[in-house]
Parts: sequence; structure tokens; C-alpha cells
Amino acid sequence: MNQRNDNFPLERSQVRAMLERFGIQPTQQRVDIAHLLFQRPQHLSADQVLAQVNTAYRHVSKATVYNTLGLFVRHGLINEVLTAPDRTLYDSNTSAHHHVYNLDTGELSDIPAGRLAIQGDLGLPEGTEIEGMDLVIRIRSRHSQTTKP
Amino acid sequence: MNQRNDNFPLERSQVRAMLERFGIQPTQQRVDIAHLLFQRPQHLSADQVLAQVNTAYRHVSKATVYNTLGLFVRHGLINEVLTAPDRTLYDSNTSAHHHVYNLDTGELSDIPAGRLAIQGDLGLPEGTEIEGMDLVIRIRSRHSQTTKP
DNA sequence: ATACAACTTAGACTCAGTCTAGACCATTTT
DNA sequence: AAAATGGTCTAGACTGAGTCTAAGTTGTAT
Repeated sequence: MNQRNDNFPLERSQVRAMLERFGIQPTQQRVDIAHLLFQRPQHLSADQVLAQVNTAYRHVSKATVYNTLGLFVRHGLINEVLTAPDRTLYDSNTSAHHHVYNLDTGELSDIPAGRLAIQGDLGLPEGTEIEGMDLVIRIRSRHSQTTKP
Repeated sequence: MNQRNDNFPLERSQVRAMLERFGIQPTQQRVDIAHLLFQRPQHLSADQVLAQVNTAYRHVSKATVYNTLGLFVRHGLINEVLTAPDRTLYDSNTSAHHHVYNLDTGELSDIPAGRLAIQGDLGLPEGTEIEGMDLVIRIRSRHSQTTKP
């Protein structure tokens, strides 16, 4: 795994360097989006990225936001977290970690990988390799029950 | 956790009993859908359930399929597995297990929970409880690289 | 029987995400 | 300098999984 980032927030020059280190051409729009993402470790939806980048930076189209987020994910710059159907989040936390998703509030928080140990034999098929390993723990406030009492 | 099922395939009478055990009114359509799901441990999309139930049983509407699958999930009868955005699968395997998702083929396979050990302190917020814990390992065939070589 | 609640349905609707065709921009070639 | 090249960006049309609505049906209790 390529080295990513461990000091938030990142300045534009650092963002540009990081993109280049990952083999991504640092265009205006890509730097804007990455600069937004790496202000702090955070989880944002594509929609939120679109809205925030268009508030704080120059206008970027919807297509570019989706393309750029997909590009960052494929190059390993950020992670895609699937919490619920139609709630894909993009995670700028670059350290190994897992997730806790609160079904009631929609809030997603992190668990450092060091706090959990996953051990065992995966027995992966021949000729395949691990691309990612996502542990999402779904929690719910005790009083709000959807199942019968 | 309520007891579910451990002998596939289930007959209609057993399906009906199971629904009642979970506090779900066993209507015609719900029994049809559950009977389809519990033929064997399998992963099906809502679309596949809709198509298969309408082939092998009497016609059921799209809305009912979605409503029923959601109902089964909320009552803990089946599990929802999020593999990729727009690829939500419903899993009739009722034993504790994890998943391996092949990004190239779209195939989803199981890992018995016994093969992996997850240990550690979750440090959950006060007043919350675990609803589910989903570990999805995403794999990819070694030759097909999406990132730059 | 009548009433009431729960369930189902067809079809309209929503909205996250994709696609397209053209515009833009930087670099190289002539 | 002009033209060609290749990668990127954009507006807006489009797709399709999933939801909603309003009306009809079924089951159950009184």
C-alpha cells in the first residue's frame, strides 16, 4: 500500500504532491475535491462533496465529482463505505480502521483497527487477492425497536 | 436472537410456522417469498426475487417484494448484504457467517463465522446495542488491475 | 353482516449515479 | 505559430433501484 496522509488538514501543495504520488494528474477540480476531503478525517456522501465544493471552491459539475471520487477510490486515496442502500460514504481517514454505523441517526464513526483483531483462515480462491476488508457494525438505540417487543 | 432455520429446503408449512414464530402474519405472498428464499442458503437481489417468485409462484407486485424483504430483514429472518452500491443482496443463510465478494465476477460467497475470530473492545456509545456486524472481504482477480500498473 | 385493520397492487414518482456529445486546455508536432 | 493530440470537464439527458400513493382486497373481530 502506498503511503497516504497522516496530518490533517492538508495544504493545497501537499494535496497536489499526494495526488502525484498516487499517479493522479492534479487538475484544479481534483485538487479542490481532495483539499476538501483532507481538511480532516471525515465521511462524506457524493452529494455532500458536490454541495460543499461548490460552496467553498469554484463550481464543479456532478459528473466530475462522481468521476473524481471513483478515481480516488480506485487509486486507494480514500475508501468507500457502504452503510445502507443509497448511503455510500467516502472516507478520508487513511489509517486502517473499521466502522460503527448508527441505524437511527445515520451517524458513522470509526474504530481504530488496533482495537479489534480479526484472525483466521480466509481460504481465498486461487488467483485472487484482497482488495479491501470492510467491517461495519450496525447499532441502534435501545429504545427504538422495529421488531415486535 | 430468535431461532431461525437450519434445514433446507423448507416446506410451506414450516415456512408458515417460522413466520409466525417471528411475529409475521403469514399471508400468501409472504409465504411464497419466504418459501423461495429458504429453498437453500442463497444470496438474491430484490430483482431476482421478484422475477423468480413470479415465475414459480403466483404474481406478486414489486412493492410487495420490497416491503416483504424489508420486513424479513427488520424481523431478523434474513440478512441484507451490501456488496457494492446498487447491489444489495438478501441472504437466507441463517447461521453466523461473513462474506467474500468478488469485485470482478460479482459473486458472493460465505465464510463460516467459526473460521474467523473478531476480538476486542468496541466501546459502543451508551444506550446502543448491536443490530448486526457485517464483514465483507472484497477480492479481485490478480490480473485485472484498475489502478495504474 | 358489518366494520376495521392489515395487506397488496399498478403505476407514478424520486433521486443517486451514469452516459453522451461537445467544449476546454495543455502539450507536442509540423 | 498553427494544427493535432489526448486528457479532462461540463450540462443535461438518461437509467434503474427503490419508494410512494391511492384504491382495491383480504382477514378478523364484533
